[in-house]
This record gives sequence, C-alpha cells and structure tokens, in this order.
Amino acid sequence: MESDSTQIEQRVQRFCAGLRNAGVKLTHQRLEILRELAVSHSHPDAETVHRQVRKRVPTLSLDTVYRTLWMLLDLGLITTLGPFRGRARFDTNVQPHHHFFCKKCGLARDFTCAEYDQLTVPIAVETLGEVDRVEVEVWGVCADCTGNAGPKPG
Amino acid sequence: MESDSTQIEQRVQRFCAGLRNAGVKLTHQRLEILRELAVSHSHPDAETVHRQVRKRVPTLSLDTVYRTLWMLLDLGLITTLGPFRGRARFDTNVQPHHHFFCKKCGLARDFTCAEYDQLTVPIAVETLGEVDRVEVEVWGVCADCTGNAGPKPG
DNA sequence: GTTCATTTCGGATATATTCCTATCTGCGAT
DNA sequence: ATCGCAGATAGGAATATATCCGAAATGAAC
Repeated sequence: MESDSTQIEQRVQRFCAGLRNAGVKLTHQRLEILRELAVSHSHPDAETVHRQVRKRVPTLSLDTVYRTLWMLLDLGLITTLGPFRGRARFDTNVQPHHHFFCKKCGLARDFTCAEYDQLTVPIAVETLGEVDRVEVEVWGVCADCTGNAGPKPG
Repeated sequence: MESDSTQIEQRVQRFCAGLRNAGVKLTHQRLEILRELAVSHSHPDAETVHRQVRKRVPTLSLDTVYRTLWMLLDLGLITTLGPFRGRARFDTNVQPHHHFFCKKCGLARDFTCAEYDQLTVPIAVETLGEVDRVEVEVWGVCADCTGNAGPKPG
C-alpha cells in the first residue's frame, strides 16, 4: 500500500538526517543498507542484509554491512533483538513495539500492543540500573512450523 | 543463604531425574555442568561454563560442554535466552520469569513479577502461531555501567 | 565384570566477525 | 565545476567462534 512506502521513505529521511547530524557521510552503500532494513519485516542479520543489498549493489562488501550496522546502532537509529552482538538481528523500528518469535525456525515478527506499552517496572528491577524500555517477547511456534494445515480444529 | 543452596540442590535433583528419565547416563561432567548453571545468575554462554567448570574438572573439553548444553535444551531441562543458537546463553530457570539486560555490557538478570506473569496475548498475535509463553525484557544500563557512583541522587 | 554410551583430544570444518591496505568518494572549500 | 582530503569502501586475509569427527580411554549402569 501507499502508506507503507510513505512510511519507509519517512524512515529513510530520518536516517539521512541522523547521519548528517552525526557528521558521517551519506554514501550510496549506507543508504541502500538503510533502505533494505526499512523495507524488511523479518529482522535480518548482517549476512542477510548483505545478500539482499548485493542484488542492487553487487560490489558491496560484508565488512561495510557490519560497520554500517554497528554505527547505526551506536547512533540509536536502529536497535537489535536480544542482548548479543554475535549474530545480532536488526530492527529499524525504534518506536515501542513487541515481538513474536518462533522457537523452531527463529522467525521474528513485530507487533504493537497498547497494554504492553504501558507496563511499568517493579521496584526491585529499578535497583539493577537505569531502565530504558520494556519489551514483551511472545514465544511459540509459527503457523509454518506447526504444519501449516490451516486453522487447526483442536 | 540456606534457601539458596536448597533451591540449587532441588534443581540438581530435578536434573538428575530428568536425565534418568531420558535414559542418558549421569556422568560427573554433566553433573558439574548442571551445577555450574544452577548456581550462576548470569546466564553464561558455553565458553563461560567451560571456563568455570574447568576449575573443578580440569580435563573437561569444550566439546562436552556444547553437547551437554544442547542435550539439556532438547530435554527441556534448561532454556536459552534469545532466538539464536550461536553464542546462546543458558538459563536453568524453567519457571516463568523475566529479564533485565544491560545494553552496554550485556549483563542479564532474572526477576519475577506476578503482574507480568499474567499478561495475555493480543488476538492479532495468536494468528501468527501457537503461543507458548510470554516474557518481558527490561532494557537499560546496569549500575556498574552507569559509573557505579553508588545510588544516584537525581 | 561386561557393555556400551560417553569423554577426551587433536584436528578438520563451518560460520561469523574484524582487520588491513590500496583505492575511491562525499562534500566542503575554492 | 573541480579540488583536496578525511573518511569510506572492496576484497581478501586473519581471527574468533562454534561444531563435528574418529580413535582410544573411561566409567555408569546393570
């Protein structure tokens, strides 16, 4: 739909502004990496981003993908899923949202939920450090992995 | 405290029963790996488990640690944090609980919260697949990383 | 005691990430 | 428009991480 591509362009614009603001150069490679992330709904890892963007920019090196992704993360223009740097998966959506994960295939999907957005943090947790954000992870098995035989009876 | 070591022994007992039940042998190495996980509150990765257990079992091979951890995961005796197999971090706590992560150093801490345990899943998410469990991630910066100058005034 | 799953060990392999350096380029100054 | 340079890239090598393999030794369970 149109609103979708509009939203993507908005994200790209925000990216460009963020890069300029940080004083880093807006290169063709960076823009294409950004764009790939913005259109993807599957939280790709670095390898996947590289593979996809190469279709449009055949000379793109994997190194550039890694450098760009970590830089964007440092600038706060993207986030990662999970606490690990190794095999991280990236997310252009910096607004509050939550995730569904398939424990079999690793599929990740975003969703929003007003109730979840309003969760507060227990006192005990506040003593651990400064809290930034609260996110809900829903774990299960995706439709494809359950044997995708349509809506199951029982 | 006493309740702590009691709880650990309970977990170890549960492990032993689980192994027996699955028909696999209860070896010294497996027991020590289990025990290390049970006492740890930091969700170690395989490498860390190996390093720690080696202090007590110097001949322990890394290979055995990996085999054991994935086996325990398959048996449902432990869980992992995040959807990734590579560099996974492990958790002996299979009861409902939630996590605090430090986005700087990767520190992970468990906590429990009755309110979070009762969260239900939006309809839209149920269409994605079969839901297993809901977990809350609290992200922030831990006390050590904020500059650990004791409890901050403001 | 016997049996057989398991462990060790070294090395092979696969994957993931970062480093190195010659070359290239965005962009501010001219 | 074009120049110059700091910063960026490509490509491949180097490193780190994770996993697998096979042969021989070990030890848990009966």
